[in-house]
Amino acid sequence: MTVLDIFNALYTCYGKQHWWPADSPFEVMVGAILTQNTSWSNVEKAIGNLKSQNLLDPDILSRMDQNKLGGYITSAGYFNLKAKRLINFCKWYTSCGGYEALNKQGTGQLRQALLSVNGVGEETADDMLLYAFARPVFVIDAYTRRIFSRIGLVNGEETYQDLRVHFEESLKNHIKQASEQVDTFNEYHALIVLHAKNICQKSPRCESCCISRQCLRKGLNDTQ
DNA sequence: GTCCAGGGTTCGT
DNA sequence: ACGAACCATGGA
Repeated sequence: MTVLDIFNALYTCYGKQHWWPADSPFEVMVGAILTQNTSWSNVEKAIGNLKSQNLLDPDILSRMDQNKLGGYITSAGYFNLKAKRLINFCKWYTSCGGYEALNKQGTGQLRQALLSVNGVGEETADDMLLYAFARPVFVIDAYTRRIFSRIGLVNGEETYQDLRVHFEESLKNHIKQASEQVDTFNEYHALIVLHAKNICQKSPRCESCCISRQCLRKGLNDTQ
């Protein structure tokens, strides 16, 4: 049972997920901040409000009043905090010269730059690197740590960076093309979130949150 | 009514 | 380096 086996099982079971649902890289980044510790359905309403008001633009958001912006994103929760983070992020984004300028940086350098922005932590930065900048970065979240420690592929005590590098290296051994790495990391994180959602919502405290369930037997039989 | 969601920061120890 | 409180809405 390897990291690649699990991916193949999940992909066979659920199919392609087409993440990140957004019309532009900038929309991905806004969504990454808004979805912090928040369900995506609540974020969609907030982004819909911004779009309908033609506010989904870095120059506009960077100059918006915090309370006014909070009124458009209440559904995403933590609206005071997230309004501040969005404005702060957009000020940084525009001052850096926007997407084209940022995309000229190497992945490691761009990660450090994103992490330096208040309100952008490790997972949010990697969401942006993978889904907005198409860099071969594996996003780690609480689901990944929980599911894979139950399988026994990790012990669960690793730091975020240790886990990210471990998943990236295990998959890069089998996938040489950078563009295919991006595609695989893209689908893998989406599949983990989907699978955890399917299992955890039916089971208190996620006690049965393990990958080997009947919904995956078909995929696992193909790869074992 | 309780629990959790596609986390991060700040402030203790 | 690690833990805990804080942020706040909406669906199950």
